[in-house]
Amino acid sequence: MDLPPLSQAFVLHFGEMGSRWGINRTVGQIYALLFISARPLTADEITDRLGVSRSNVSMGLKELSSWRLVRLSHQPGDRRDFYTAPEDVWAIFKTLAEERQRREVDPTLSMLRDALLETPDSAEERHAQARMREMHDLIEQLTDWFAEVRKLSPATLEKLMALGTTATKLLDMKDRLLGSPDKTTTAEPAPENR
Amino acid sequence: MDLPPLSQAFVLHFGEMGSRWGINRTVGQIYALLFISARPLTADEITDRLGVSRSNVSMGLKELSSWRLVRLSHQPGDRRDFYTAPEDVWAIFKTLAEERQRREVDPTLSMLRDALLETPDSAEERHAQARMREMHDLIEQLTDWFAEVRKLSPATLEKLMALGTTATKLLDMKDRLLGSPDKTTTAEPAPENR
DNA sequence: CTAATGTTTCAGAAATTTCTGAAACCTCAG
DNA sequence: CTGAGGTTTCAGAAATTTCTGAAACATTAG
Repeated sequence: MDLPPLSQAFVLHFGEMGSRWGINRTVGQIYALLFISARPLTADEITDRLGVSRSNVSMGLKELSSWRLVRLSHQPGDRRDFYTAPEDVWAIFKTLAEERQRREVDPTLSMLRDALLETPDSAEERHAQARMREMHDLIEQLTDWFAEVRKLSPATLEKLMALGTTATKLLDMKDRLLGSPDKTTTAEPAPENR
Repeated sequence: MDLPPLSQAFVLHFGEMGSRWGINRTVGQIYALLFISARPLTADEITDRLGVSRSNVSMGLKELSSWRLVRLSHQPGDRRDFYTAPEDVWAIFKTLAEERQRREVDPTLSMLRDALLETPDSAEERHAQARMREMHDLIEQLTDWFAEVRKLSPATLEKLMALGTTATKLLDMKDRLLGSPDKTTTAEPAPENR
C-alpha cells in the first residue's frame, strides 16, 4: 500500500471496519480512499495505491456502485472511468441507511408478515408467533419513522438533533397547546427517566 | 434442525441475516431460537433443536452474553444453566445499539480524533484531513443524539416517533412561541423537502 | 474424596469468503 | 475492419472464518 501516513491509517481502519459489516476489506479500503481523495480516481490508480489486484478493485467498485456509494465521471479526451465518493457526508449516511433498509430490513419484515399470516399449530408455535408480532411491530415502527426522518433536509435534521432531549419538552408543549386528548404524558408520575 | 415450520423459518432467516452483520450463522440462530421460545432453554436443548455441535452452541452463547443479549437463569434443584432472550423488544434494540456504538463507532471516532491532531504534510493530506473532520463531526453529532434518545423511556420514544415529521412543525411552533432568535427555520424559502 | 453432571477450551477439519491472474469482452479511433 | 485501450468475468489459490469432537475443566451431591 502506497499512501501517506494519515491516509493510510484511515484506509486501513475502514478496511477492518468494513469486514465487521457485510462489506469486505478491499471494498472498505476503496471507499475510504475515494472518500478522502481530492479528485476522481481511475481503477488503475486505486489498484496502485492500495496494492491489490486490478480485478479485485473492479469487483469492489461494482459492489460500491450497487450500494450507490460511488459516482462515475469522465474527463474530456479520456475514455477511462473516474470514480468519486459523494461529497456530502449526510447524503452518504442517508444512502447507506436506505440500502441497508432495502437489503436487510425489508426482507425481514416480509418474512415476519408471512409468518404472521400462518395459523400456528401448537401452543409453542402460538407463542413464537406472538413474539414475531412484537418484533414485526417494532421494526415497522422504526422503519416508518426513519422514512420520515430521511425526508427532512439536512438543515432541519441538524436542528432537530440539536434539540436533543428537549424534544420531550416539545411533546409536553404540544399536549398543552393542542389540549391533549391522551392524558398519559402529563399524568406519568415521574418515571425513572425520560 | 428439529423445529416446527414457523419457528424454523424464523430461525433460518436470522441465521442468514446474522451473517450479513458481523454475527455468524449459528449465533444468529441461537438468538432467534431463544427469542421465540416460551421458556428458558439449556445449551443441550439448543444443540438438539438446531442440530449443531454442543461446543458451537457454547461459544455462541458466550458471544451472545458478551453482547448482553441473553440472560442466564436457574431452576431449583437443577444445576444446568438456562438461557433466555430479554422480553422487551425495545430493550433489545437499545442494547444492540449500545454495543455497536461501543465496538464500532467509538474506535472509529478515536481513530479520527487522532488523525485530526496530526499535521498534514502535503496538500493531499490536508484535503484528506478535512474530509476526516467532516466525517468525524457527523458521527459525533449522531452519536450524541443517539445517546440522548436512548435515555428516553420506551413510552416517550414511541410518542415521539408517532409524531413523525410533525416534529418539524413543532420546531416551527417553538420558534414562534419562544421568539426565534434564529430566523433560518421560518425564513427557509420552501426547500426541496423538509 | 470421588463420581456424576455439566461447561469450556482448543487444535484441526470443513466450509466460506476473498483475492488473483489470465482470458474474454467491449468500444471506439483510425 | 482492426487494434489499442480499457473493463469485466471466472476458475482456482489463498486466506479467513466457522464448526466439530475430544479432552480439560468446574462444581457439587453424597
